[in-house]
Amino acid sequence: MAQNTAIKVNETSRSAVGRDGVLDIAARLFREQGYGSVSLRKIAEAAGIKAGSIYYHFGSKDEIVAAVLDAGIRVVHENMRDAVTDLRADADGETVLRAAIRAHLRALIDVSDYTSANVRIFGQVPQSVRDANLPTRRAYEAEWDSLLSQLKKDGTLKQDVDIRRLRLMLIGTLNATLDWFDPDRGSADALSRTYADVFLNGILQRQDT
Amino acid sequence: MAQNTAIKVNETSRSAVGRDGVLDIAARLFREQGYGSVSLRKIAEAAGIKAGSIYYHFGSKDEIVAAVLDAGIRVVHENMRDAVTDLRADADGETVLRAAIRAHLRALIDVSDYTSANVRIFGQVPQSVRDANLPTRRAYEAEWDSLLSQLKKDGTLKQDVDIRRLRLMLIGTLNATLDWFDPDRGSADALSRTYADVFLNGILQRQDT
DNA sequence: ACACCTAACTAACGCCTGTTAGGGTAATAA
DNA sequence: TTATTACCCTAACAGGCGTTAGTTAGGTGT
Repeated sequence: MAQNTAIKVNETSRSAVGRDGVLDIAARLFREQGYGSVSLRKIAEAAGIKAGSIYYHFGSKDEIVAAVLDAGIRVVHENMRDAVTDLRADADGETVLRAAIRAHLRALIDVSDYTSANVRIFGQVPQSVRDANLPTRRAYEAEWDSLLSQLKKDGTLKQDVDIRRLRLMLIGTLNATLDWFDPDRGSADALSRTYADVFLNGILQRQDT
Repeated sequence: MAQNTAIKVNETSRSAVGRDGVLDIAARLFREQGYGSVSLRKIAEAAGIKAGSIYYHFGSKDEIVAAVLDAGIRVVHENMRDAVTDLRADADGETVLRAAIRAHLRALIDVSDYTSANVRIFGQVPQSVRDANLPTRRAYEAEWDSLLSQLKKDGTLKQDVDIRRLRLMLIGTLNATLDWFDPDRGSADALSRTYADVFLNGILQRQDT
C-alpha cells in the first residue's frame, strides 16, 4: 500500500502536512508565482492533499495569505533586530547600519519564503488583507525609524536627512533586489556590502583625499 | 482619404474608443489594480463597450498586456534619453546623472500610466509575455549602462563601481517608489533630488571640510 | 469496546474567466 | 445606389475559481 510515506513522519499521523505544512507550501508558491496565479487547488496539490481539505486548517484563502504576510514581516523584523542587538555595545553607527541592511537582505534572499512572498505579493492581495497586515508592517517600520533616528542624533548621519524618506528608500531598494537577484552572480552578503557602500558614501568620485 | 476619415470618426462617431482608447484604459486599470484582478470585462466596461468587442482590436488578453508593457518601457526610455540629450553639451557628469534620475522618476509618477503599469505588473504576467517584453527592456538597460559607463570613464564616478549592479540598484530604487509615493507629501522632482543626493554623496556625516 | 478527535476525502454549488461565432449598423468609397 | 469597411453587440462555450456539506479513516483516551 502507500505506507512508504507513512514511515517518514512517525510523530504525527501518517502523512499529515498540517497547518504549518500548508502554510510553508503556500508561502513558497506565492513567492514563486504571485498571488493571483496560485489557487487553493495548486496549494493542495503541492501539499499532497485535496483542495477542500485546506478548509480544515483555514477559513478562507484570504486567511492563508494573511498568515503568510504577517509571518513574512515578523521574520525580517526579528532578523533585523537580532542582528543589531547582537553587536557589541560599543559598535559605531556605521557598523550598526551595515548590520541592519545585511539582515534585511538576508531575510529576503536566504532565510525566508515568507518574507520574500510578502514583498512580492503585498501589492496584489485584496485591500482587506493588506489592511490586516499594516500593524505588523508599521512595527517593523518603527524599528527602522528608531534606528535611523538614533544614528542621526549621534552624528553618524547627516543632519538634513528625512528619516521617513530614507527608510522608504532603503527598504524599497533592498526589496527591489528580489526582481533580479541571481545567487549564481554573487552572494547576498556581498550585495549588501555594495548597498551599504553606496548609501553611506555615495558613488561620486571625491576631489578631497 | 485616411486623414479626414480619422478626424470624422473622432468627432462624429457615437462612441468609438478604438484600439488606442482600449489600451489607455487597460494601462490605467493594470496600474491601479494589478494584472490578475483586471478582466477583459472590466476593461470593456471602463471603455464603454462589451467584452467580446475587444477582440476586434486585440487577439488576446496577452496581446493587450504585451502592448502596455512595451509602450511603458518606450515612454520611459524616450523621456530619459531626451532629458540627457537636451542638456548643454558641456554639462558635467553629475548634472547628467541627476537629469536621468529625474526623467525616470517623472515618467513613472507624472507622465505615463503605461510606465507605472509596466513596473507594477511585470512580475505578474505570464512568462511568455515577460519574454516578449525583454528586448525593449534590454534596450533601455543598455541606455543606462552606456550613460553610467561614460560617467565612470570621465571620472565622475568612483572607479570601483560595478555598472550593472549600480544600474539595477538605481532603477530598482526608483521603481520601488511606486509602492508608497503620495503626491500630497511632495513632488516627484523634489524626491528625485533626494534620491540623487543620497546616491551621489551618501548619507554619512563626513569628517572632512 | 467505546466514543472522540484529527485530518483528510468526495462531490457539488454558483460565479467569473478568456474566448469564439455570427449578426448588426453607421459612415465612407465607387 | 451599392459595396465595403470599421466598430460594436449578443450569446454562448469550456474551464477554473473559492467555498460548502457531508463522509470516512486512523489515533487517542477511558
